[in-house]
This record gives sequence, C-alpha cells and structure tokens, in this order.
Amino acid sequence: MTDTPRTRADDRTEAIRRTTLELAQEIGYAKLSIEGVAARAGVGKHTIYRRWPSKGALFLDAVLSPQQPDLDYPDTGDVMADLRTQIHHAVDLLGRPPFGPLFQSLIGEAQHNPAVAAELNERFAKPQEAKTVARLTKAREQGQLAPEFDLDLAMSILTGPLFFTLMVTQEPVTHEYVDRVLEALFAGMRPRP
Amino acid sequence: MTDTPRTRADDRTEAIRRTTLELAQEIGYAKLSIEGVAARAGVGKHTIYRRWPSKGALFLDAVLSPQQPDLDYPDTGDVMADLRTQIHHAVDLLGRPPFGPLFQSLIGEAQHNPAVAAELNERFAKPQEAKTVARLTKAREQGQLAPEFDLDLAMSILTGPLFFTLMVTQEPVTHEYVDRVLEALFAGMRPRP
Amino acid sequence: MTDTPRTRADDRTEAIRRTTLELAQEIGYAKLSIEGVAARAGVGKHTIYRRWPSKGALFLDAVLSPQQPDLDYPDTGDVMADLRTQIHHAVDLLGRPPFGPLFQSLIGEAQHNPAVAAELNERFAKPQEAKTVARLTKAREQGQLAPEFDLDLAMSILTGPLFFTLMVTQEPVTHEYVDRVLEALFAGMRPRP
Amino acid sequence: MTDTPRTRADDRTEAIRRTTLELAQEIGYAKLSIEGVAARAGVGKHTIYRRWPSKGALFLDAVLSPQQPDLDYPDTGDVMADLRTQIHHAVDLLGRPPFGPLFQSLIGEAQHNPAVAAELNERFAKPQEAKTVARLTKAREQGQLAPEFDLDLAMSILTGPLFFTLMVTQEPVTHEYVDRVLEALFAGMRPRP
DNA sequence: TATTAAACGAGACGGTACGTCGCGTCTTGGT
DNA sequence: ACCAAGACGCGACGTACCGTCTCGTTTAATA
Repeated sequence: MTDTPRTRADDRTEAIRRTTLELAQEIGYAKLSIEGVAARAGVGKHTIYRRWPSKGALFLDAVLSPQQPDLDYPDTGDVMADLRTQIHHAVDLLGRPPFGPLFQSLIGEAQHNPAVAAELNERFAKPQEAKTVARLTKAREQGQLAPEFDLDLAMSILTGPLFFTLMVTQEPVTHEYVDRVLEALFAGMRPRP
Repeated sequence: MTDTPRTRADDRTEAIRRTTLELAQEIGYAKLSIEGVAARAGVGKHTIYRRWPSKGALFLDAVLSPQQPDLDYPDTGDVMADLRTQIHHAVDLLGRPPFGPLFQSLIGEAQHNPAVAAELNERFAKPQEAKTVARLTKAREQGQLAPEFDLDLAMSILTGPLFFTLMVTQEPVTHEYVDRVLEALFAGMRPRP
Repeated sequence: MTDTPRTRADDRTEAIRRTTLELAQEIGYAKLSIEGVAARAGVGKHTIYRRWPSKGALFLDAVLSPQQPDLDYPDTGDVMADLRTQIHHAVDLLGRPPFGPLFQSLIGEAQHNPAVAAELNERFAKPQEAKTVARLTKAREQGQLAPEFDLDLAMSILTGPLFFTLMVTQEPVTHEYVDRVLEALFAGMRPRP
Repeated sequence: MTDTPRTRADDRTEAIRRTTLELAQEIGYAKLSIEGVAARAGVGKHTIYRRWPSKGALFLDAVLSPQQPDLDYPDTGDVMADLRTQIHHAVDLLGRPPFGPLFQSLIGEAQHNPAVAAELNERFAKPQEAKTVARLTKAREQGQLAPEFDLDLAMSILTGPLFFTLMVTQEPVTHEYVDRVLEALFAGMRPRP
C-alpha cells in the first residue's frame, strides 16, 4: 500500500507545468516567457530555474509529462489495419489542437536547442520507435511483412512522411491521406511483374 | 543586351544577406540578432527592417537566396539510380556544414513563424516537389515505376524519412542509410507472393 | 511703386513657418520634429534645413516672425499708467494661449541653445528694451521718474518679476498682480521718512 | 541611536545621481542621455527608469539633491546688507560654473516639462521664498522696510531681475550690477519729493 | 523657344537614443 | 530554511528623428 507522498515540491512542479501549458496554448510558444509563467503561477522565477535549465526544457517537460501521449498499438492480428489505426491516432493527436501546435513548437525548439532535441528523442521518439518495432517484429514473424524488411528504418519510413507534411509543407493531414501513404509504402514503388 | 543595373539598394540588400549568413554560421541562428547584423554590415537597423519583417524572414532569405541549392535531378534513364544520386546530393547539402545547420534552424523557425513556413514552402519545398514529380512522371511513363504509384505522395515518401532523421532523431545520415531507405521504399513492406 | 514679388521660395518659407506654429500648438514644442513639420507642410526635409539650422531656430523664427508682437508703449503723459497698460498687454500676450506656451518653450529652448538665445535677444529682448528705455527717458525728463533712476536696469526691474513668475513659479499672472508689483517698484522698499 | 542603514538601493541611487551630474557637466544637458548615464554608472537602464520617469526628472534630482544649495540669509541686523550678501551668494552659485549651467538647463527643461517645473518649485523656489519672506518680515518689524511693503512679491521683485538677466539676456551678472539693482529697488522709481 | 541649372518632394541611409521586455542571477523580507 | 517578489546588469527589441545623401521632377532663368 505505497501511497505517493506528494510533497510540496511536487505540487509546485506540477503547478508550473500546468501553467506553462495553459500559457503556451493562449499565446503560443514564441511569446511564452519564464517571467510570464512565474507570474501566472504565483511562483518566484528562481523556483522555475531550480527545476529546469531553460524555457525549452520547461516547455518540453510540460508538454510530455501530463500523459505519455496514447500512441500505443492495437493488435488485431492484421498489421496493416493496426498500423492504420495507430497512425490515425497519431495524426489526430499531433496534427490538431490543442496538442498539435504544442508539439510543432516543441520540434521547432529542438532544432535550436540540442538539449531539448536529446530529451525529445529520449522521451518521445525512442519509446515510440520501440513500440513500433515490437509490433512490426511480431507482424514479420507472422508473415505479414516482407521478411527482409529493415526494421531499423521503420520509424523513418512510417512516420517520416507524416512529419514532413506536418512540419515542412504544413498542410492539414487527413486520415485519407495517411491511408494513401500507407498503401504506397506497403505496395512499394517498383512495378509489379 | 540587358545589363543588370545593380542599384545601390540591391548592393545593400546583398551585403545584409551575406552578413547574416556569416554571422549565423559563426554564432548560430539562436544568437543571431538584427542588431548584430546591422552592426557587422555597417548598416542602420531600419535599413534591415525596411526589407524584412523579422529575423526569421531575413534569415530565410539569406539562406535561400544565394543559390537555388543545386538539387536538380540527373536523368540517366535509370530512375532508381537517379533518385539515389539526387538524394545523396540532398543529404550532403542539407545534412552537413555549412548549409546543414542553417537549414535545420530554418525549419525550426518555420515551426514558430507561419510567414517563414509559407515562404519556405514557396521557395524551397514546392519547386523541389515539382522537379521530383517531373522526374517520376517520366519514369512512370517508361514503366520504371508502378503505374498506380501516387505522385502526390512523392515528396512525403521520398523526402519524409530523410527529414525525420535529420530533425527528430538528429542522427547523422549516411549515403548507405539513404540507400537502405530507398530500397525499402521501392520494394514495399508487403511480403512478395 | 515697389511691389513685393513674393517668390515661390518666400511662399514656401512662410508655409513652413505656419505649419511649425500649427504643429507646435497642437503637440507642443517638445514633441515637435522637423520630420513632422516637413510631412505636414508637404515639403522635403532638405527644404527646411536649407533655411534653418535647427529645430530651435525654426521654431524661434516661426514664433517671432508673424508679427512683431505688439508690445509698444502708449504715451498718455502718465508714465506709471502707460507702463501699467503696456505690461498688461505683455502679460496678456506672453502669459496666455496661444502665444504664451510658445513663448515659454522658446525661452526654455534658449537655455540649451546659445544660437537661439542670441537671436531671441536680438529680435525680442533688445527691441523691447529700446522701447522701454525710450519711454522711461521721456518720463524722466518730465520729472515723473527719480532723476537718478538707472535706465540700464529698466528691463530687469520692470520685466524680471514678470518673467520670474511666468517661468519659475509658473503661476498665472493677473493684472492685479502686475499692478501690485508696479506699485512696489515705484514706491521702493525703503521706509519713507 | 539611529544609524542610517544605507541600503544597496540607496547607494545605487546616489551613484546614478553622481554620474548624471558628472556627465552633464562634461557634455551638457542637451547631449545627456539616460543610456549614457546608465553606461557610465555601470547600471541597467531599467534601474534608472525605476527611479525617475524622465531625463528631466533625473537631472533635476541630481542637481538639487547633493546639497540644498547654501542660500541662507545672514542676519547682521542690517537687512539691506544681508540681502546684498545673500544675492551675491546666489549670483555666485547660479551664475557661474559648475552650478550655473546646470541650473540654467534645469530651468530650461522646466519650460517643457510641467512635472519638472512643479518639482523645481517645490524643492527650490518655495523653500527659498520662505527664507526670504522670513528675513524680510523680521526687517519690517524692525522698521528697516516700508511697513506696507508687499511680502508676497518679495521673490519676484528681488530675484526676478536676476533671473531675467541670467536667462533672457544671458549677460554675465556681477556683484556691482546686483548692487545697482538692489539700490534701485530700495529707492523706488518714483521721484523723491 | 529650348536648354540648363537650381530647387524641390520624396524618402533611403548610418546613426543615436528611446522606452520596453525578458534573460538568468542576486537580495530581501515574510511565513 | 525556503520561497514570492522583484531588483539588478545586460542585451536586444522595434520605433522615432537626426542630419546627410541620392533620386527623378518641376520650375525659372539663360542662351
């Protein structure tokens, strides 16, 4: 019966994260400031700097802490269908408010700040990759995937197109679009004999 | 016999762009400031603000102006080989100093600044897509591509994995890695009958 | 039959002076700018700089040109009454809008700008002093003034108190107040035997 | 046993005042800038703006703080002699470097800035007037002054001429000139019977 | 009358300073 | 002893004018 003792420090940490998210959603990451978060949270700036080294780190923690965003894989036995379902979820979460813009800013920040990039990788990309690889491994064992398919490339190939659209062309991504991408990836570009 | 009249204004614009690139390479985009560019270029701040609305816009223009980065497609008749060559070039340009870090920052900035995102699209993504689609169209006509292959997806599928690696996982991208991705894309994930 | 030929240059000069006065009355001397005058007058900045070396000089000219402010002395034969009348006029002109604030700013500017001070002296103070001395000389000859009264001091003594009130204490100056000052100056501080 | 605790804030305030005076004496009030004071004092601009609302207010405080300029009245029993002495002191202080130019600029600034005018009055003109009136009251009681002499006018009449000369004609003021003015004020302009 | 030089409007330009904002560090005072 | 509150040095922001400097375009006086 171990209850989590919820220290005062924990409460404050949580409050700061919550305020950060609120503010970021209201005014955007670019206009977010530690000064503003401290004021809104009723907290001294020192209390923030004691916990996070930079605005980027605070933001990343605020965005990734609340929930490990639910991007787990279903397993219905049909890998193509499961991938489809999962990527639809991903698109819904990452491509739409309220989470979408936060996530977009987070990746933007990672381009300027290596520490943020590293932590983003550790806390988001790698776990996600692990899940993907696990699901694909199973699929391959069941013969639903080409046996020579290179699992190291899984994330790049499956998620890369999605990110490209979200971040470079910045067009809205629909389920239908995702389906077309998935279909193309499965079929391959090479003409069938 | 059209001579380019090279007005004084043009010269200054060029000088500012050049200085911006220099400074960005020395200290990085994050520490770049309009004040700093103005000082180094021996130019009043207003002269910069008269031309570009923000640091991001200036930086984008400085990065994209010098040369339309040479990412044209060769055409040897073998589309797979040509794609390989072109993507190798892209990786060499976008993934390595001096251009790589600049480009990375540029995409990062686009996540915070819609105007930069739009111009990045207009001046970089769309022209590149047009070239890619043109090359693939030809290949499809010659039967080197599955006839049902969806060309609208071309950029996402071909370039997406590359961007994902450069920007999310931020691992170095080798020619060998690109080759494996390309091979997978061509073959498809589906097991061969 | 000399008509004044009113060249275009003269017209422009006049237009700039007029605009300067207008603007000064609207926004105050402190916020007045040559840039603003040029824009309002529909005139290039050069055209102003060609005529006046500084904002102060322009302002002085604009304030003092329109009319030699009518501060002439009446001569009814009674010097005390005439001084009274004249100083009432002076107070009405210098102590009240629209001219009062302009004049106040002008003297303020003269404290920072020697050229303005010199011209203010030449065009305002000295002529005024000449008139005063002339009137007092006549009065002394007619025995209405102590024969040993030192005319060099006339301006300081007669006008000084007025300026002090207008510029240092900046209280409103009434005719009644002026009368009391004049009476005191005439009577002297020394007790009568 | 009250010791003055000399907080850090007090020290900084004093340092800024001192620097302001220094700079003003070196380059003049017109070229003085808050930026310059901050740089010289090794202080952030905000630290100045937190204390004074404008360059004028800072300057006034810097000029008037160091010492209540010693313009007290002696009391030898002879009011005429005492006034003479005091006004000589005033002329020496206000009409000569280093204090003279500062004071002149201060009054100039008061013409543009009502807040400065008000504080100048409060901290300089009114206290000075109080002293003058006190001394004259005593003199009147002792019969050295015309019993009907209007003490409300004292400052205007005694100091006005001095200010007029210092600020409008801007001629140097000598002790001898002051003496002549004083003599005239005592005697009055009216011819003796 | 046609030519030409000057004056002109417009406004770009290198500067300086403005007053504001937020950074990350350091003090202070209250609980 | 910790913490909110916020002062502090600093650096950059974006703006406003300064006084100088091209630009074409009138305008008027000369050839």
